[in-house]
Amino acid sequence: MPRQGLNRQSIVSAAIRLIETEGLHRFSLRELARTLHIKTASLYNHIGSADELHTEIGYYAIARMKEVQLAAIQGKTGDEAVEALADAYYRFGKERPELYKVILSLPMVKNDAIHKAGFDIVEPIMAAMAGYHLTEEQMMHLQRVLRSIMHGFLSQEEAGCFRQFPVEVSDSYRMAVRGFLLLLHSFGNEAST
Amino acid sequence: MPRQGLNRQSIVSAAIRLIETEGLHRFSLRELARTLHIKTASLYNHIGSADELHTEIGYYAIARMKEVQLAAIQGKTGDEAVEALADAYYRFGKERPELYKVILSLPMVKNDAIHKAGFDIVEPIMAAMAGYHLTEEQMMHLQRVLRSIMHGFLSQEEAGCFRQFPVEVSDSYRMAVRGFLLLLHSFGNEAST
DNA sequence: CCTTAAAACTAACATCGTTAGCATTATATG
DNA sequence: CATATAATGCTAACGATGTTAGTTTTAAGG
Repeated sequence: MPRQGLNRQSIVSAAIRLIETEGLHRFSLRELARTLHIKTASLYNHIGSADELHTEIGYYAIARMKEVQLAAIQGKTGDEAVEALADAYYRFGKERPELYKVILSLPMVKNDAIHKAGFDIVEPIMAAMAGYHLTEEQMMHLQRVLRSIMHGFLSQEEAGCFRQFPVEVSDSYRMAVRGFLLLLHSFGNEAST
Repeated sequence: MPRQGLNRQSIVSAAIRLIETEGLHRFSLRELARTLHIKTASLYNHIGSADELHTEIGYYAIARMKEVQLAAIQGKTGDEAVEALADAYYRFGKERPELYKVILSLPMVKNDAIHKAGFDIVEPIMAAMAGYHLTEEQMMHLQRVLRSIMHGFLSQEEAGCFRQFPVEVSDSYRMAVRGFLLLLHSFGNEAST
């Protein structure tokens, strides 16, 4: 009741903090309101819906992801860049798992805005592949391939699918990335580093 | 009240039917009960919980998946087998998307039973790679790689991540599989078909 | 100071899964 | 065939979820 300086941004921030500490699965508007010493309904003065909040958090997550990836490939080209990118992607997923889950749970179809955010994920990948002289079309395909590998790997590991066998998970990942590099090299031009 | 011949199996079947027609996202015990002309609470005479039902449906889905994959690689070896497997995986995901989502949403960690079911996913993959003379350890890694590619691709496409660019999705998938084959070949021994 | 708009509140709703307790139906047993 | 018993259905209720409507309170501006 004493009224604090709440706004949309501070609520999004609080939500992110809550998700990263308590886990996405136990996040709810109730919990969020509780941490803000507010009743649940009061949240609706600042956000339109839980879905909208979710999307907003997704934007944040994608932005952080993009940041990390761009920093990773900074000054690198060719295989080195691709490996650094894949590494950064993996580390982000491991270091901020809950935030990564938010990205995964983002329905890319809905808004145009969210569709546009998808390009933020693509951009660093395209940049990493810039060294190889590929056609536009090849890059579009290859970007999908690399994303599939990285995302697929992380989400399966997260789901616990990789505990069946006692071999090092990071080795498997490196192998996956090596496969992608082989594919990249198979397109002729510029073998790189 | 007149009491029909309901049992655990028939309820699981009805749930699967409902999920495949209406979509997983709008499935609920209420809806399920409605289609069975029963009150929601009555379901608990046959199932332990919604989670248990979910798991049960997961078993079914994995079994169908395995079936399809084994049939696909039947009589094939080497690259041909791997390609057939990847193709079957993709088609299953497209033809029974809701059932595939059930597999994805299965928390592989929980039960031992569900952990065991994970091997049903691995088995056809191992079988497809049998032609290449790989060590046990290599197969464990490579199985993870292929699963990452297939699952990652399907789930990103499902999420709408691939609509950014106007290039054929199936071409991207074939390219991804080709990358995996290159990786496979890089382990020396037996180039196959 | 007093009006007004923003931000909090209370109360209610529908939906979700779930449990407890009661009624009924089918089945098996004497 | 009758009756005890277990299986299956029902109703009623809970707490949690997101959400809306209507009301009060706080802060800011004229």
